[in-house]
Amino acid sequence: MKKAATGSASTQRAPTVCDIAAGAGVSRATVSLVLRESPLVHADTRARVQAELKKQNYVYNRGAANLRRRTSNAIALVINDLANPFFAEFATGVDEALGERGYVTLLGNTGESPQRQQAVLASLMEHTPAGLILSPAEHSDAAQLRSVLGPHLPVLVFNRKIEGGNWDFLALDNQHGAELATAHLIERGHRRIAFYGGHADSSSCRQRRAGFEKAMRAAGLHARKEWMIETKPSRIDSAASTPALFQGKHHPTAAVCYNDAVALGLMLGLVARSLRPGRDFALTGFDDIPEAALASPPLTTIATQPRERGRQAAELLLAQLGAAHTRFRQTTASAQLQVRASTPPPTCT
Amino acid sequence: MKKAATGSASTQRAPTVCDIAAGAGVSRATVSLVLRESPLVHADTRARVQAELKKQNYVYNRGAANLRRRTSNAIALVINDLANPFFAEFATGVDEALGERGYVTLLGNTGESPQRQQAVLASLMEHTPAGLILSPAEHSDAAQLRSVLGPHLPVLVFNRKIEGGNWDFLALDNQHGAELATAHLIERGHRRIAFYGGHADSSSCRQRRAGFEKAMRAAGLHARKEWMIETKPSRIDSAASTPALFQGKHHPTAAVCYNDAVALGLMLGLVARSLRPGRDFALTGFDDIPEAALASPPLTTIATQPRERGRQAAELLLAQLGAAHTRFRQTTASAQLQVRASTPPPTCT
DNA sequence: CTGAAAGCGCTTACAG
DNA sequence: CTGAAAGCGCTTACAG
Repeated sequence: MKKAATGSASTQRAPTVCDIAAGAGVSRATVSLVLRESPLVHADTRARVQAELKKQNYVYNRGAANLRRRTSNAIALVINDLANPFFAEFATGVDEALGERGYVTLLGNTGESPQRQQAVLASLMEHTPAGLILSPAEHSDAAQLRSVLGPHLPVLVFNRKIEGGNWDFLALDNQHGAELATAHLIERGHRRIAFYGGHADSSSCRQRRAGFEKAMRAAGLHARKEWMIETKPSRIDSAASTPALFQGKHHPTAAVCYNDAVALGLMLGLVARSLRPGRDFALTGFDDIPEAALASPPLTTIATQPRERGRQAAELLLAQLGAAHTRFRQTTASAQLQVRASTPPPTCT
Repeated sequence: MKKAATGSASTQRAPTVCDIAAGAGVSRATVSLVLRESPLVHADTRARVQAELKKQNYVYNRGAANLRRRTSNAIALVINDLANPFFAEFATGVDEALGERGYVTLLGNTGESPQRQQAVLASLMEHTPAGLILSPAEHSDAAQLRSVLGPHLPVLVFNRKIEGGNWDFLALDNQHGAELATAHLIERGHRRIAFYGGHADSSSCRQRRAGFEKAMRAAGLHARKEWMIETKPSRIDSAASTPALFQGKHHPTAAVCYNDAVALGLMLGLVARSLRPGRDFALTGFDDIPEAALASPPLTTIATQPRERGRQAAELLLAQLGAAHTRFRQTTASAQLQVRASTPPPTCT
């Protein structure tokens, strides 16, 4: 009695097309045709096979099928910071859209480390994904990526452009978003507007600054150097840096903030100076994180709809898969952004 | 010229063990042994093969290997609400720990829909995962789950017990956490303490209430019925429900809140009544979401460390895999919780 | 230490 | 409409 009784075969290992074929009295090929819903099989035969599938509780081995067919229904999704709610929403959207189209998501998280990114990608590549959606770690290197991804894998890069990479790319239209935010403040009568927060060497910050400057110019206003203020993109550093807005002789009356975290931090900093956000000093955010709507007063911000971006990324990648052999050009898509104004809109001084 | 030139074979399809064997002048078996780092291969041969692997840019097809070996290094991770930062952190921890151990994560998100959960699991099962980490959707049905998962798959259920399921289970020790929070308030001199927020019919709320009552009893205090207040577990509903705490003749001086969202909502509700949170009325949260530390005053809360929980879940599942044939009993693990007191601690009235 | 052969679970021409 | 046979890329006894 050293070994467990072999018992009925079904408890030992999963049934295969062979078992089904035997049970239904047909060949393996016929079972395969039934599984793939081929119209070539006689209705009676099909019914018999399907009954047998149910009876034996068959589960399709898609890996084996993919191997034989030289296809794959897995898409690798590699994220620089999954714990960040923005990317968590993005991943949710990707997985949702892929699932609807019959794909399965292979997840990897890099925590902003290019080395981990290489390792994660190498591991995922062994599973022959049909494509990759990559939200790259900072300082990703195009050559290294190409060496691990090979020249043929359909790739969609999200959010951060990779220098020297010529993969399809989806990004928030940072510049346009900042233009919208700036125009929103100008419409409300502000003339002395600062751009507040973020690291000027990050590409997203540069783009948002450019949008800000463009909207200012378009309104015949001047974007003053001393009102372009850098902070870490965090609530805490933003709050602490608030005095930088009020140093000179003239003060701005409003600020376009780099993102919501910065804007919420600035609100704290304003309160600490006994300024009422939205009344004594107007500001806008960027991202539309859930807390933006819950702040008091609610924060006017640029809605990026990360879940929709995820769906969009999935669609773009799948389109690329479909067009694999006819495609020669790189695509750059930009996401729809819109002002989500708090209700009532902040009153200006 | 209808077809692209066939060119060098390497641009057409990925090299296989065959190609490497041919290139290195050995058999496929030898290549396989080199890949699996067998000591049986002569050092010279190994070097030759490895050079060839590099030269042809070989990438291992783990799917094929898994098929032949009847193994799998994929773990399915199915989450009820990935967009929720708590679960995003959890997923991050799972993926991190699995990656370290050479596993790959197959992701699925159910959005709290049991139907989607069935569909997602069925799809993932076709990829023959070695195991499953499941944070179940509400109202998951054990029988349905068993039918899609089969009787043999190693499973770890996280967070919500499934009635009638006898899978391994990891949960926050809700009761203990609430005890800690309650004891914290009692230590600071409070006697009239409410339990505020959450739905009394959710198991986590029941458990937290039980912990609250236990700690009250242990201190010889009475948990009053009218101070067990239900709200939706959201900031907004919590804020709106604040008056319920101040209806009777006697008012509580403190509240153990169901979670951080509820606590932050209550803080807003208190401010609206001109009560200073932490000074005029003390409260605790549960979860330790990032905003807890940023509230003013910072919220004292119970740290659940979701990323650590993710790592723990991965470890528990992998242990189950290792012990697959010797295991007969169900495991229930509970996560470490601790009070993260705000500094300085809230002053009591 | 290496090679020839069989097989994991599936699919796909190719005959019939 | 169905069956026999080959093969996807890998591994593993089994000989030598």
